[in-house]
Amino acid sequence: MDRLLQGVQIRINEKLYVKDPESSGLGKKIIEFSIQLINDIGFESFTFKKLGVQIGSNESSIYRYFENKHKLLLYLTSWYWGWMEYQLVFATNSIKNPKEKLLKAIFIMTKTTKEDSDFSHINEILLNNIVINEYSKSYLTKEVDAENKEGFYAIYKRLVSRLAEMIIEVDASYEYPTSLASTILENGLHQHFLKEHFPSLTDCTNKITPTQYLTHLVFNTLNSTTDE
Amino acid sequence: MDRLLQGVQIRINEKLYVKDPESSGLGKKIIEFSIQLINDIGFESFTFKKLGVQIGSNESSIYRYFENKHKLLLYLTSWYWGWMEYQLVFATNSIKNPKEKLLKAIFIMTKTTKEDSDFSHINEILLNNIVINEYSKSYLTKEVDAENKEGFYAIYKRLVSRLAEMIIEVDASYEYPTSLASTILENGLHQHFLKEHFPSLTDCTNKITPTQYLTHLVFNTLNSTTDE
DNA sequence: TACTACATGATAGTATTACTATTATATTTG
DNA sequence: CAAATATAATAGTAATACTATCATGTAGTA
Repeated sequence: MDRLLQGVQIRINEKLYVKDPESSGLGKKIIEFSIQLINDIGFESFTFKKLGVQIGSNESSIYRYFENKHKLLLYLTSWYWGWMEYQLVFATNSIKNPKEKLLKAIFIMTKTTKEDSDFSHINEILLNNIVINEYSKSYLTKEVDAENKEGFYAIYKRLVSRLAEMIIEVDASYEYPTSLASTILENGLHQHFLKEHFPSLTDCTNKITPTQYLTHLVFNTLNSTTDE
Repeated sequence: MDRLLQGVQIRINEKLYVKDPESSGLGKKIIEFSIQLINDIGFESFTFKKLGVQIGSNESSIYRYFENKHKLLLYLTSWYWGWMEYQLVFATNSIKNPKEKLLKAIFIMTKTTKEDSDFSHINEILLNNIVINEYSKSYLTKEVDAENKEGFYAIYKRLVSRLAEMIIEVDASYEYPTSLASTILENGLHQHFLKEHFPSLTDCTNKITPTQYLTHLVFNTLNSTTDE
């Protein structure tokens, strides 16, 4: 990625914030330190008061940027998926061969984030961790349908749809391209979680990555001759 | 299942409760109505106070059974997985053919619960819903490693391991049996959730079940000739 | 019948959370 | 420099997630 992203900004649904955090120093600080704090203590224990202490700012000031911590989580995870989408499009755009393209896509969507460079105030490694540990909580709520209507999950949905298209390019006869796409994204996160906390529930280790598992799964499923 | 389960009791880790809810009328009421209430208002909004109102009992009495609502959720989901394990073992025990056995196992683990009959005070249909919507929250916490050590996820882990063994029986050369087993369980729940709230993210509908999708996925992956 | 054990209920109290509202003080901009 | 705007400080509220204490009811025993 390097310096390529200069000038690139990830566009987030405006209803997720009261005031755009990208528009001020305090806003950027809120993003930067909320990532650190959520990563440190977990989303349940995270409060705006604690965040205020961390950044030497008042709780009430944070409320001027985000209505509540749920919206902040949606903001952060939307940003993450937007960043993923950018990487996906950028890296696969020039690839003509459908299999190669899908292979690359799976790699990008399921790899561990190792570098933190592109956006000064966002630590992508920590954010990747947050998505693994907290993303489900953003939609496993009673408000999910209303929030879905507001477009809060739009980026993620676009990502799944892009992936599904690539799957179809490889095998137009495959009956479950969308489910498979959502499985890649969701189970990718899950295998990373298992690797960390339930090693007995996964074959993924430091040597065997979720990427390898899911790549194998996808390519053995597509264009397969077996029918059962 | 019918009357077969009479006398069968699902054994739950004793550290999950202060006093065994199966040991008294109030305890059973707590289980029965907590399932209803969590299903109605969601785990976040659920409190012991509200539950107390529902069952005409005092908040403090509920605390004599469960330390907090997190432990109660672990109790309920452990019960669910124990019940699944019972069904799995019962239904697959007599099947000799490995493929047939795995087929049956996937069916049992990923189907929608439609009947509520076996345990008078536990509504299995609602509990299935709770597991779909809330199970992740029971392990996506900062305490997961400590609680895992306490054995709070033992039943689920045993289930995954049973499934993995069945996968190996079908294809001993397959490299990711445990990951695939955990994918069946976890993504099974997820596809049910998507079907309900994000139909554009899945191919599953009222006609096409998560069972069909996952069965297809598993059997096309195992004993596949492709290698990529 | 009376005694005791134990389960449950009622009440009170605490620290924290998740805010809202108001007022004061900086800082930026025209 | 004044006005507008951003941020900080303070206070307050209802709800949450408990803990502690004491009262009451009930079931079994002597």
